[in-house]
Amino acid sequence: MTPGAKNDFNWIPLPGLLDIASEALFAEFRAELERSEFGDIRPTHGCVFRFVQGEGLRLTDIAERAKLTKQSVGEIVDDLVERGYAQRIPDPDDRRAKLICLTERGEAAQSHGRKLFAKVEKRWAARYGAERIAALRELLEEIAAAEAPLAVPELAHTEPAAA
Amino acid sequence: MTPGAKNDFNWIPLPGLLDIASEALFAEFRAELERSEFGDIRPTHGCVFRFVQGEGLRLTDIAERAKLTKQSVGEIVDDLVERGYAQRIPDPDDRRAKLICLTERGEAAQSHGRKLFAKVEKRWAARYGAERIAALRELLEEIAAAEAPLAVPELAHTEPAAA
DNA sequence: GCAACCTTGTAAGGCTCCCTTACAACTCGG
DNA sequence: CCGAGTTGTAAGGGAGCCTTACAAGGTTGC
Repeated sequence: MTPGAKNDFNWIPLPGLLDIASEALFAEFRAELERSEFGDIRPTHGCVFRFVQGEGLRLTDIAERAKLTKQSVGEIVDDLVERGYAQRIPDPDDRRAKLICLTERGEAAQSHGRKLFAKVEKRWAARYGAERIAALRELLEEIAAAEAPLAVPELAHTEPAAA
Repeated sequence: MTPGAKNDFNWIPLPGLLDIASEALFAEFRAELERSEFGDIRPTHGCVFRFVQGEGLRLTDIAERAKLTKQSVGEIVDDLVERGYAQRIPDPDDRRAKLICLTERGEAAQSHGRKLFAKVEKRWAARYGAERIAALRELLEEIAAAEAPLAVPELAHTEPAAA
């Protein structure tokens, strides 16, 4: 193995490596989720569970943060409403809009999912080294803040409203 | 921000962070690839460019390493053949099988793609710290070897046949 | 040497997820 | 109150992948 061998066939592009890790990690998550009482939740539904919280969010906002069209998110929300995880509440401030928020069952699923993600991450910390996984997370959080700020709840406040 | 706040909404699951990084990185790659003379290559075609080399590979082998069905890979190869990037050569050892290998143009594209991936990775090394990106790669290579050995060329020698 | 069985690749059809185009209801600045 | 923009919906399509089914060629046991 010569040094700096970018043409070496054992060199795998970084996005490929990131995907392999993501898929392996996500597969562990999914396997456990499917065995739970929330087994009917599919990966697509994630865009709602990731961003919706408390009072609820408009379709437009979810779509923007998830980088999907409103129509796509609309279908996903329809599905989630049918399954009893989400609901649409008329926005009191704008009669066109509806606030999408979680039902009690939806919040239970969201909480369960987050705990599961944390659990799998801990498992990987034990497997590959707690410090290395911590450093991985730290770097990735920095990258996410720089490359996709809208996907980071903390940074998604486009409106300069104070309070 | 309380310590160990897994229920904090600013905590993003690790697979999500990995996906954000992968997509951002891959987007830079794609943007440059599309402007090149190989602009008609789509992400799906990657499963062929990633694994095919020299003498060629059977459809079955590509499918297994890419974790896709033979039919899916078959369609992708059809497309690549039409575009002049790949070709099917009858396997001399097995009249059922065909070895899928790259044309000259296909090899040029593969080489160009690999250089482009390396270039984008260097850009990120400058942006986020060369040592951190190196550590990231090291960890991810270890994870890939453990979680998806078939996707790692070096480890994909399933058959114990000696040289 | 041949029958039963296992590969290799192909064919046909379907599903999921997401997109584009088009629109009706509503809000808002002038 | 009227044009312009925004919010969500409807309808149709396409990319990418899967399942079922099969024909042609190999392999194994007896």
